[in-house]
Parts: sequence; C-alpha cells; structure tokens
Amino acid sequence: MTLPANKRIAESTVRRLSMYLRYLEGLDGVGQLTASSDELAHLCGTTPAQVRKDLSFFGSFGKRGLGYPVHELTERLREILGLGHAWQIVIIGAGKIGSALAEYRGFRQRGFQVVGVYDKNPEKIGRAWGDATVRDMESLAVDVAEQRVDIAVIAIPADDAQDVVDKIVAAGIRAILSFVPTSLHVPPHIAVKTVNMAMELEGLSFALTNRAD
Amino acid sequence: MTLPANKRIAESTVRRLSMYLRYLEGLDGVGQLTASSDELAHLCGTTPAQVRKDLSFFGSFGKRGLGYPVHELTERLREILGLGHAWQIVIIGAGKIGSALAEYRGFRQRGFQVVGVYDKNPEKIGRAWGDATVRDMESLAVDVAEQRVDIAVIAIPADDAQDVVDKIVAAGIRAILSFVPTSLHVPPHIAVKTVNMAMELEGLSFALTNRAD
DNA sequence: ATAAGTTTGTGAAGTATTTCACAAGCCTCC
DNA sequence: GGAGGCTTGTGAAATACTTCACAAACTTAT
Repeated sequence: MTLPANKRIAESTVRRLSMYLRYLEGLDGVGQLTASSDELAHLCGTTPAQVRKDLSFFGSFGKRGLGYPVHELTERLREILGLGHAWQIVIIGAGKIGSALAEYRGFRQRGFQVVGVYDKNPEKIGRAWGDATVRDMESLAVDVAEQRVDIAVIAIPADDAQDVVDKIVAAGIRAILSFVPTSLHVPPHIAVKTVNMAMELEGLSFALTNRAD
Repeated sequence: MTLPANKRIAESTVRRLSMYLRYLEGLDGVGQLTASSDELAHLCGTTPAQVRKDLSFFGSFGKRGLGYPVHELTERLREILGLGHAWQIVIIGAGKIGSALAEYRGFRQRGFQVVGVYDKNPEKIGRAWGDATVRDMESLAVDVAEQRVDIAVIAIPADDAQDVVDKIVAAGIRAILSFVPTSLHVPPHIAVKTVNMAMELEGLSFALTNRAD
C-alpha cells in the first residue's frame, strides 16, 4: 500500500492526480500500455516535471526510458485517491441545482452513489427524484445511523447553510461538497470543498477587465 | 481609478476579493458602516493579515483604528472586479446542467445576463429555456457579431468540448466558464475557469482516505 | 555487448503566496 | 491636547509550490 508518508500533499497535487487518472483511464481504454510524463503533461495542460513530481510523492511508478505503465498507474491512482470502493453520498436541497446533481451521470460513473435526497420544504418531501425519494431534512440523523453516508452535497440557500452543515456534522458525516456561496464553519476533521459559480464568473470578470490587452 | 498597477494579482487573491464583496454587501445591507480586517477575515474564513494584504494591492481603503468603510469598499471591489456593468453570457449545452444554469438566479443577481442558450442537437433547438430560446450552435458566430457576448459557459460532453471551444474563440468571445471535466486548449489571451465536480469529489475521497485520523 | 537514445526520480534553485510583526495613524476619553 | 487603545499598511520572514537540470536506469539497435 503506497502510503503518502507523513508528508502533507498539496491540494493542487490531488487535483492533478484526479486529472491524470481521467486521462489514463482513456488511454487504458484504447489499449495504450505506457505513457510518458511528457504525454500526460500535454494531455492535462501541465508540465512533465510537475507530473513526475506529483507522482513521486507516492512512490516511483515509472520505468526510465519507457514511461509509466498505463493500467498499473490507473489502479494506483484509484487507490491513492480512495476510489477503490463506492462512496455513498446524499444531496441536500431539492432545488434546481440539487436536481441536476441528483441526475448527474458523472457521480455514479466515478463511484459515487447517491443514497438519499433531502429537503426541508414539505412540498418537496416525498417526491421521486432519480432513484431516490426526497426525504425530510430532519430525518437525516436517523437515516445516517442506519445507512453509512460518506459525503453530503449541499445545494441550498446561503441563509440555511450553516444550520444544515451543523446537522450534517452532528450526524457524523465527515465530508461536504458545497454549492453554497458562503464560507462554512466546521470542526477541523471535516473535509469541505466548495464550488462557487459566482466566484468563478467574477474571476472571469476580473480577467476581462484587467486584461493585459 | 484604482488600477492594479503592473503587478500580477494572484488568482487566489481575486477569489477572496469576490468573497469579501459578498459579505460586505451583506453588511452594507444591514447598515453597518465599517468593518475591520479581523471581522472580514472571520466571516470569510481567512486571516486578518490576508485581508489587509489582498486589499493593499489595490490601494489603501481603510482607516487605522477604525477599519474599512463598508459601503465605499463595496463599490471599490465591484469596480476592481469589473462588476460595474452587466456582462452578457451565453450557455452552450442545453442538458441537465445547462438547464440548471440557465435558470440559476445567482447569475443575474450578480450582473451576469444570459443572452442566449445553444445546443447542436436538433431536437433541443427551438425550445424555450428561461427567457431564451435554444439556438443552433452553428449560429453562434453570426449572433455574436450582432450582439456582444462576453462569456461562454459550456456544459457539454467532454468529447465535443474542444471543437466548441474553438468555435467560441473564433467567434471572438474571450472568456469561458467550463463545466467539462477536460483540459481545454485555448490561445493565451482567452480566460478560462473550470468547475469540475468529479475532481472536487475525488478531493474529498482523498481526504477521507488519507485523513490524519 | 556496446552505444545511442529515452525518460524517470529528485535535490536544488527559483517563484509565489502567506504570515509575521510593528511603526504609523486615527479615534475617543479625560 | 495628550494618553491609551485599536487597526491599518507593509517590508521582511516563513512557508508552499513549481521548475530546472542532471545522474541513473532502462530500451532498442547494431
């Protein structure tokens, strides 16, 4: 088992690993046996040195003069990223975005299984959404006690977010993917990632405004 | 006009400015007159020194002993981020995600106006989506010549992405927000931001797997 | 077997970003 | 109007991340 030692791995490195994996799966699918850091770098939009450095944190997978074995590296990366088993996720917030997420193919394709959809709005509770039925937010804690939930995806109004997050944490879920444009306060052992579309758009607005002409 | 000098502004700084702005708008809304770097830092989940450093790139907006004037700083940040006028965006890809985006309130609330929705699937062309009608992807170039488009948001299958991006660039659009889990190749003067949900989830998977217990 | 040609793995160097720490400035109160 | 209490703005230090550059190791060709 390639343990990441006691070194802290940079978030940017993990993001790139995820990208390497995606392209390696593609190469594996078409039967390519090896890939060089140069090839991976071009595919992923980074540099060969970066690829080698990223991978070297976890061991030496390549063969000098030849490159990396595609299939084996794919499996190693899955292992490193913890994709060996299906993570179970719940979606909280049965609005537009929650809806798109619940039906999003990419989740299941990559091993994330939606095991529940929650909302606090009585009008939405009980409706069928994809495979699941929308359940009352209040029953989350009880449900989690019966069926393991690894990750909560929240797509709810900003004003409700901290309350909901507190309930998620209290229920024992240790990872949150947030689509809420607010900073969330959680204990240090909880992993949080935020997707903030407004922030990305404003980044583009800044780039367009302050471009070097 | 607070020009960002000739210094390059880090992307992370821009993201935080966007977050400061969001909270300042809230404070302005409830009539708070000043805010210290300490208060902003706590709201945004960063440090006071970071707040001061970020803002100092653009000028000195605060008053020692007192903090930053909420309303004025709000306006300054809008200006810096280029939010003074409405940016016009098109959404390309009338699928689940494109749909959620087209109806997403957050866009218009923050000054981004959806002026068109495009797809290449004949079955989808012509349908009404929110305020707009889905148009043929092929007519993008002609449409852009008639009505300014600042940003293209793409929510399409990965295999189509590079083709579509090339058309976007050829049409003269200079900023792209991508929901496609692929690296895109564009000329250097084009600004691209990518939102990759699978990557975020895998980041959580990594965190859960390699947590410090 | 040897030479030529690749490509990895990795310290070291270079850049970028964050944090520190404190002088300087402003407000308030006496 | 001077003293005390905050809070900014910012060089300098610390930390984090990326790129360089090259020895070592492997493959292939002859």
